[in-house]
Amino acid sequence: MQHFTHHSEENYLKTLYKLENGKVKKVNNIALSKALELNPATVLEMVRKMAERQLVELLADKTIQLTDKGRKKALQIIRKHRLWEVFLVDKLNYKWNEVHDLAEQLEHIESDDLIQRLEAFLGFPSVDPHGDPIPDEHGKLKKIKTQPLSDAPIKKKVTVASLANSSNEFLKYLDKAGISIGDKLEVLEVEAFDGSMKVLHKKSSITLSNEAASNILVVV
Amino acid sequence: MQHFTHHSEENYLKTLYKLENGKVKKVNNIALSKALELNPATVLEMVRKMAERQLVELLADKTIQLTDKGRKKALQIIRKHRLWEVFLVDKLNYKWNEVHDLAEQLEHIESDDLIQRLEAFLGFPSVDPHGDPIPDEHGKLKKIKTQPLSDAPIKKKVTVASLANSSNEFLKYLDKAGISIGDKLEVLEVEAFDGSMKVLHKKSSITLSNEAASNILVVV
DNA sequence: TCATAAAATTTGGGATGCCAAATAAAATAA
DNA sequence: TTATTTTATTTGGCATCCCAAATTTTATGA
Ligand SMILES: [Mn+2]
Ligand SMILES: [Mn+2]
Ligand SMILES: [Mn+2]
Ligand SMILES: [Mn+2]
Repeated sequence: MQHFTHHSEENYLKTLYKLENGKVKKVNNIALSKALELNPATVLEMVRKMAERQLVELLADKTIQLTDKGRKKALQIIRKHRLWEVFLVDKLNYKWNEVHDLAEQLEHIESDDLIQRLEAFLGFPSVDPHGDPIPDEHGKLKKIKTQPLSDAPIKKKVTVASLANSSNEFLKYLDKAGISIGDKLEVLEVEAFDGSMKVLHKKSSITLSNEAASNILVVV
Repeated sequence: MQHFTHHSEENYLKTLYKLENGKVKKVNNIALSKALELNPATVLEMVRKMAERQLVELLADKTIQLTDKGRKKALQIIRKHRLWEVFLVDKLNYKWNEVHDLAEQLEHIESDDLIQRLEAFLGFPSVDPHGDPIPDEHGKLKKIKTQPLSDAPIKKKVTVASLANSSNEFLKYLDKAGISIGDKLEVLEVEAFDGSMKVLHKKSSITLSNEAASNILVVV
């Protein structure tokens, strides 16, 4: 009856992947500890075990780096996480800001077959409810070239593709503003003073702070 | 990032519930150990912890008994297990003999809200794919009065309601025979020698051993 | 360079769950 | 009633993850 082994390891892999593909390329023990909200001693111990299992490498300069094997595993977890998020939103009518914690649990269910069937049941979605791409069964991930709305050309129709920040607060903020993935926007005017902008959205003009606009990723 | 605490405890509760409501009412350490496929030392240790948590009682004669609190928890796990089984069969097209191990994992996902939504999504099923009733959110379980097909009246139309044995072997056997939950049967003739019987099923006569017939539970 | 701050590492524990082997107690059979 | 078997319990360990509190190493800035 016992399974769920190395459950924790999966969280390390996923977090490491996200850090490596985020702003900082070099991930040290402190950064990983903070991201995982765990004690550095704990993380160091685990990273060493994962190095033995060939999932990460500990470089000479103390950088913790995913191996190909580790990256592949990380992408499988991310795939599962995002597919479950689609399930929760599309089938169980959760809102996009409510699904993260549940997906954190569901992503650890062990079965490749289950996830293939789930993917088919959901109609092979290409992105999750937050606009993040879903890796295929081989871990291949198609990256969409997006730019922050704050950098978008003026008077050009753009489409909301994903978010630079998926915090609960920001998701709720966007909900209140009525903005969701796939929406069309058009920057009407940028305020030189604070970078805030007037944007055309569903035929009405709304004002977004620079902070908000820089976290909305769009494709032209 | 959760750690599925007391994940194991849930398996103990469920197994204990099933034993208490099975053939033997008195469950001792050996019986529970065998059912869980764990070492008796392990089980004794855990049972003591669960007694501290008021989930079980250790009677003077060494019987291990669920408390009301423990039974309630057990029924919640069973509810989750069975709802996930319905999901797997109805939505992901699994066969009834393929879902058990997956449900063993899914039943531990922690969220009351999720399970309420799943139940609604599935259309409030009353039984799981094996004909076993699904407890309601309060743990109430409506028992269906069934009898083994081997005890059914002759020449009377009966309906397959559930199974006394849900082993993979038996499920596959029934699949081959084309028998599933909800099917109508009629005992045509019982062989006095070995208790085997000729049964009318979907307009054709089939022969079932006494062993098979006694594991098929029907309602008249 | 030298003091200080930050990061890495070591050490000693803790909780949850699990096992094997030894022993004690109870039940059963001869 | 004894001998044998079964069941219960104790003991010492192991694996996985986690923490706090040193201590050591490394980086940084004055
Ligand atoms: Mn998420
Ligand atoms: Mn997401
Ligand atoms: Mn089952
Ligand atoms: Mn079932």
